[in-house]
Parts: sequence; C-alpha cells; structure tokens
Amino acid sequence: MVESRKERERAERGRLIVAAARELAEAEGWDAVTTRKLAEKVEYSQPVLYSHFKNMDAIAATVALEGFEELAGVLRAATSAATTPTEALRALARAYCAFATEHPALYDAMFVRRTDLTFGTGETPAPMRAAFEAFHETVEPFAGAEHEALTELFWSSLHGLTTLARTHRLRPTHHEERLDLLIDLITTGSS
Amino acid sequence: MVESRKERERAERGRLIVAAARELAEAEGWDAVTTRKLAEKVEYSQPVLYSHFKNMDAIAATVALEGFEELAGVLRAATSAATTPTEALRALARAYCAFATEHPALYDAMFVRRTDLTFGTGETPAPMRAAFEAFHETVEPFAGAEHEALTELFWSSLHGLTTLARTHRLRPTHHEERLDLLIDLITTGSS
DNA sequence: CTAGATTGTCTAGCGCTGCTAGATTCGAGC
DNA sequence: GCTCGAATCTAGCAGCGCTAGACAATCTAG
Repeated sequence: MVESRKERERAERGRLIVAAARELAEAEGWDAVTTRKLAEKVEYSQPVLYSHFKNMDAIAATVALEGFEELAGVLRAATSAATTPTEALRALARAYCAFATEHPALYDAMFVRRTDLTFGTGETPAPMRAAFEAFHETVEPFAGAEHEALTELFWSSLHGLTTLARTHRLRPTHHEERLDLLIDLITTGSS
Repeated sequence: MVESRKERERAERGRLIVAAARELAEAEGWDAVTTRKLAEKVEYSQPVLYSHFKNMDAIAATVALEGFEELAGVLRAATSAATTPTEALRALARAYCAFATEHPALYDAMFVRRTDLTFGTGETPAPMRAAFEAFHETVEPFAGAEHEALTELFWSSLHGLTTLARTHRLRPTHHEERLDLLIDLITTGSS
C-alpha cells in the first residue's frame, strides 16, 4: 500500500527530527536548538518541522519522553543488581545523578524546562510513571505511612543536588559525600 | 559639584532599571523581560541599558543579588525567632520555601537561570555568603564532621522540593508533609 | 501516456529578539 | 551666545519562532 509506505517514511522523519534536536541540545544546549538549525540538520525546510510537531516545545517534550524511557531503564538496571535495600537505594541515587551528568540537555528537557507534560495525574505517560515507580519501590523498605512523600522527597533531593551542582552552586569535589549523607539519613531514618 | 550630581542620578537610574526588570519578571516571567520593554518602562532608549549593564544577563544577575540580600534577611528573621534547634531548622525550611513561592522570578534569577555569579569561592558576593551562612549555622546542631555537606544537602533538598513543586512535578497538596519528613530525617539523623 | 487533482515542500516574510554604529541633541564652561 | 564633549537616540543588523501562499512532485483517472 502506498499510504502505509508514506506513513512509515513520515514517522521515520519524525524520529529523525527528534534525534537531531537531542543531538543539537546535548552538543550546544537547548538555546542552540533553533528551527533553522534543526531544519538544516535534517535537510528539510523549517515548515516541515511544523507538520510533525505543533512547535519547538513539542519537540523538546518528545525528547523528554525519550529521556524518561531511558531513565526508567537505567534505574531498573541499577536497583536490580543490588542485594540489599540500602545498596539498592545507593545504586539508584548514583544512577540518577550519573544520568543527569551524562545527559545534561536531556535532563533539562525532562525536569528543568517548562513543559506541558503532566506529572502525577491519570494522563501521565507510561515512561514517566515507570521512572517514578523505580523510586517508589526502592524507597519502600525505609518508609512507613509517608511512603509517597518519602519518594518525592528522595527524588527532590537528588534533583536539587544535581541541578545545583551542575550550575556550579555546590562544591564540585564533595558530590559523593553529599550523596552518602542523604542515603545515610534515609536508611537510619525515623520510620 | 556637577559631576557628583550626575553620578548620583546615574546610580539612581541604574536602580530604576533593576527594579523595572524585577517587576516585569515577577509580573510576566523572565521571558517577557526584553530590552525594548525594559527601556520603555524606564522611559529611555535601549542603548541606555547597555551603558549601565553589559547585557541582559547582567541585569538579571543584579536582580539576583538583590534577592540574596532579601533571602538572607528572611532566613535570619525566621531562625532568630526559634527557641530550639529543631524549631529553627523547621522555620528556615518554611521561610525558604515561602520565599521561593512568593518571588518565583526572583528565585529563578538566583537559582535556576544560568548566571556567571560564582558560588562558593573567595569572590562570592557577601549577600550570597550571608544566605548560605544562615543555612550553615542552623544545620550545625545536627551535623558532625560532615557539617558542610549537610548544609549543602539540606539546601539542595529544599531547592529540589521548591523547583519540582513549582513546575507541577510533585503533588501540590503534600508540600507540608514532605517538608516535615525532611526535618524529621535531619533531626533524628545518624550523626 | 497524458491531464488534472492532490499532496508535499519551499520561498519569502512578519513581528519579535539582543545588541550596536553613527547621527543628533543636550548642557557645562567660557 | 558659542563651542565642545558627553549623553542619548534613531536606525539597523543578524537571528529568532512561526506561517501564508507559491510552487513542484506525485498519484489517480481517463
């Protein structure tokens, strides 16, 4: 069928656009991801971008979704290798920070840039829920009734550590020490 | 002396620019703070802005510095009213989050926007050191050798909580619960 | 195999941005 | 009142997100 071939080619070009946006963002930051540069990179004119996505923010949101899938995988891999709950917690924290450090632009799209991706509602996309679920499960052995709150707190703390460290607002040499301290507080916590 | 009058008027206009930028940012977000709008607001042409500041980022940085002064004052006031270390810690956390909530654009300039303000070095401006110092002192009763790290961690956790909450990435109804949990972890911590 | 319709793509342009060179106006000192 | 330097503005550059309308490629029907 001609239609299905066209559909496939079109989808392929959509993926090409997202990949180009991600590459450009990781290489030069999101400020450098302009419609003109992006169009040039995929070797089409600017209007083509708008036949695939509503606007630039939608492209960034798609990149973010890709990031959530990868993050969920990375977190799963990290915790599944651990043999004790504390080890799992530490592995999760390290994996999360490593992910943020290795893919700063991706992390920006996921957690820093303004986005209309909805968190914590029924419409939250599956990859986002999966990533959050990894936190939820790993924190479980250390939580009581406040399980949900501890999950959010742990995630928030890691988010704060990574973002402040990345923008040179924390001493760059003491990352491990801060992380160990966080793990320590949670594992020897009050619950 | 004529020169000193000119100097005064010039300084006054500088303050006017910063105030206008802050107002505009709080009212419509930093995206709306453009050189043209800013120039119109202070009733001068755009080039005048550049005779006071190197560029728009420098204006935002000056707004940020103003924010650090205010934050330091707010934190001092909050902790000084407390009678126990735990109360002080809780008051600090609440004051910090309240500050971030009440002045979102100011908070952005201080902690989210890319800036060339240097943290944690010898050249760090006094207001920034003062704000950090409030954290440092309040955390002290709960810290051992890792005093510095705990300060950074506590600050990072609050930063993570506020930024994620503000961008609708956390359940909006459970802010207090998360905050209490953080205080609980630190006060009953391992040290 | 060609004619016409449809789909896809591009060119050109709008109104905006940060920033600046060069013209112009203002005001102090004589 | 005039001159000269400083202060300020006008006008413009290059680039931004985004889109209308022109054009080209492709499919369908005769």
